[in-house]
This record gives sequence, structure tokens and C-alpha cells, in this order.
Amino acid sequence: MAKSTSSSGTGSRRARPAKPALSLAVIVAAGLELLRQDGIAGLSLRKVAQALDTGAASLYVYLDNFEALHAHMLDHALGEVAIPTDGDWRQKLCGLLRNYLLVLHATPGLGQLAMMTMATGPNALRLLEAQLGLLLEGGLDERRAAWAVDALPLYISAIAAEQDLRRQQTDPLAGITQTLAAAPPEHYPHSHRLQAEMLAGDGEARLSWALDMLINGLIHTPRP
Amino acid sequence: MAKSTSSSGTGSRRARPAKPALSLAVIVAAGLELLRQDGIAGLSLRKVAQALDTGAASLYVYLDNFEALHAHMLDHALGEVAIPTDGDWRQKLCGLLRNYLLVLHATPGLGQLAMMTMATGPNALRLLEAQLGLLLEGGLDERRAAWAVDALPLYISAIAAEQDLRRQQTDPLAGITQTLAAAPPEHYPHSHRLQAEMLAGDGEARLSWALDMLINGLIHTPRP
DNA sequence: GTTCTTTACGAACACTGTTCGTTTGCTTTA
DNA sequence: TAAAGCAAACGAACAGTGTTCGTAAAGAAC
Repeated sequence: MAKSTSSSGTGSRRARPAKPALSLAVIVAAGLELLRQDGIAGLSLRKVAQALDTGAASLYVYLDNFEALHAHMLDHALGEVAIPTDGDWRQKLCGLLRNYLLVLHATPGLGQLAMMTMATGPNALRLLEAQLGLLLEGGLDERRAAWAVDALPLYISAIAAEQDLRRQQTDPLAGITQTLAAAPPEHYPHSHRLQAEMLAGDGEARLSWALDMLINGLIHTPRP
Repeated sequence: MAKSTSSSGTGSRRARPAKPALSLAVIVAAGLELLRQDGIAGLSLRKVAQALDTGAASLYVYLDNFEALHAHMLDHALGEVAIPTDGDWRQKLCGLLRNYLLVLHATPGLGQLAMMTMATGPNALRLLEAQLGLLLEGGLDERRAAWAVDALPLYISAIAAEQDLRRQQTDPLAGITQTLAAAPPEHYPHSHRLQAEMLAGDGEARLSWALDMLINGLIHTPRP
């Protein structure tokens, strides 16, 4: 996909990768690589610059903000989301959303980044158009599809962000589990009884159920 | 609820509020006040300490982390979410979720904070129990209710976080609107045609529709 | 009165995003 | 060829951030 280092064809004439000429694409790639390694907490302009063997100030030729880096990184990642072509509309829509979550899930912190950044790049637009097409293909009226296309990816992003949150804390058991265990069963009977059930199921099963739930809700809820 | 300032009974003997004796409750209150004024970007340990007329290091007696402050602030805010008592189960559940969004919406940045923090305080548990009770009252089986109680507040939090994001950027028009306007209509026909429709409706109407959609989906989607 | 523990605080450390002034290297002119 | 212009790159500095450490003060327990 991405161009390999230009100097690697004829053999590198330096020990270091010959300083890849600093462009927006290279900056974004370095940012995503850094995110992949250190997560959202380890992502910083200075470290991106350091990975590119330059100073932080040099990046401001290509970026207005740190937030702009976020936006470019997100949209670049969104370019990896495949749009299904086989099956009926529902299978294709579920597949698209599943691929979206897959991409967010592939690099740690990307889900959180998606919730911190307005997705407004060309790839976001591409996914928007595809989702609208699939919803209309499914027979939904335009007004419903227009609102659904906001709700669906928002929910998927929230799932990814939540799982990122769970991943980045040292002890995933320390969360709600301790609270539930310490809660007096006579005051919180449902929470106590369903404790195990709430944590049951792997990510795949829960996602499939959630997607079904969303689309079923969509079908059964006309717009006011 | 919280103890009032102990020195206020006999009258303050200093010009300044007599240094309110530094407790977790006071720190959390100051943090929420700071959030209310400056949003999530303006929230910092040092500013909270400054508002309490002390240094940042002093807060570490009551807090392990900056993240711990987040958690306590979130749970304190969650204490303001009212649990409806009138109407059938569906009205009560919708009311609860609406109140939840209302609270997140009331102070800027709280929605983002809710997506950055695991809600694991006593008030989160209280809301969890209430939601479980209402779902079971509605006739949902326990396995479905157990998963729904994770999905529902997550989606509401995502809505709040998204609106916080929209609020904190100077120009709310600058988002997807520009991208849509610049997109060639022949390549993105649906996006172009439904441009206005996607932004239509106020927050109330969209929330009501979203809640209906979620609950309808819940009803029509059995667990695997 | 003397210990011991909790609470408070100042100074310092290692970071962060961002800005400013300057230097470099290439391209376009004269 | 030489001069001028210009965008890109860079180093230093600024105003912040969370967190840690050593050290005081203030009570409580003996």
C-alpha cells in the first residue's frame, strides 16, 4: 500500500533510513505507528517529530494543530475500512460497520481518537455515502437514513473507545467487577444476580447482537 | 448531602472563604466548577488546587491520579440523575436516559469525561440497578437486560461527547458541512441530496427518536 | 513530653503543544 | 552567472501539564 522508503531500492547509503523527506503522509504514518506502539497516552507531536528525526516545530508546516494530526490520522485509518459488496443490504451494512470497528480495534487508542475528533476527511465521506446507499437499498425512507447514518458509526466508535479504555488500564477486573462484588445484594439485587451475565460473551457475539439490535430498531422506528 | 463548611456556623473570621479544610468533596466540587467554566481543556490539577488556594501536591492526599479526580467528578455528577417513578416501564426508562443526557449536557466537557472514564462509583451502580429493574419490569429476559444495560448508557454518553466536541470548536459549521459542500455531487449523490436532512432536527427530537430506536431494537432482538 | 501518623506544601523533574526568529536550500528572476 | 525571493526546516524558549520527593506542621496516642 504505502510507498516503501525510496532509498531501499538501490540500497541505503546511510545508517539511518535517509530522512524520508517530511510530508503530511509521512507524518501521519509516523503518528499511526506511534499510536500502534504506545497507545493514545504515548502519542505526542514531539515523539512523532523524533521518529522522523526532526523537531516538533518542523511539523507545523504541514499541520495547524495537534488536533489536525488527529484528524488526518483518523481519516487515513478510515481508508482501510472495506465496503462489502456481497449479500443483501443488511449483510453489507453489518459488514461495513464490523469492518469499521475492526479498523478502530486494530490500533490501540484509535477508538478514543475517533471520539475525540470530528471525522471530516474524504474517507469519512466515502463511508457516509456507502452507508446511505445501503440504508436506502434496504428500503428505509430518506429522512430515517439521514439520521441513522449519524447514529450507527457513533455507536461503533463508542464501543471501540470503551474497549480502548478497558485495554489501557492495568487490571481489567478492577472496573465494575469490584463495585459489584462490594455492593450489598439486598440493595442491588438485579446487579448482584446478573453480575456474571453482564460480562458474558466475547466481543464478536456482543457486536453482532448490538448491530442486529440497532438495525432492527431502525426498521421499527419511523421518524417523527 | 455533603457537609457544609464547618467554619460557616460561627461566622468566617477571614476575608477569604476561610480555606474550606480540603476534603475529597471540596476537591470534586472545585473540579466540577472549573469544568463548568472552562470545559475539559481548562481542567487541570493545578487549577483545581489554585481554586482551593493550595498547591497541586496537596491534592494527592485524597487522589491517586488525575484520572481518579475524573472518576470522582463523574460519579458525583451522576448523583444528580433523577430516576423517574411515574408512567410505564418504557416511559420511565426513557426518562432515566434522558435525565442522564441532561446531566451530561449541563456542564460542558462532562460528556467527554464520561467517555474517558470508567463509571464505577456508587451512583453508577445506583443507575445500573435502576435500569436493570426497568428492563425486567418491561418483560425483557435477564440475559438481554444484562447486555442492554451496557449498550444504553454507552450510546447516551457518546451522544453527549459528540455534542461536547461540536461545542468546543469555534465554528460548528466547519465540520462535515464543508466536506459535503465541497464533495462532487456525481460521486456522492446521497450525501449531497440528504445534506440538509442529516443536520435537521433539534437535540430533543433526535434524542427521542434515538431512544425509541434503541428500545424498539431491544424488544425485537433476542439474545443468541 | 515524646513518639507516631496524617495532612499540607514548596521545589523540582520530565514532559506537553505552540510560537518566534533565524537559517537552509531551492527556484525564479535580472 | 548572480541576485533575489520564498517555502521549508530548525533550535530555543514559553507557559503550561501530572507526578514525586523531602520536609515541615498539626494532632493523636502512649
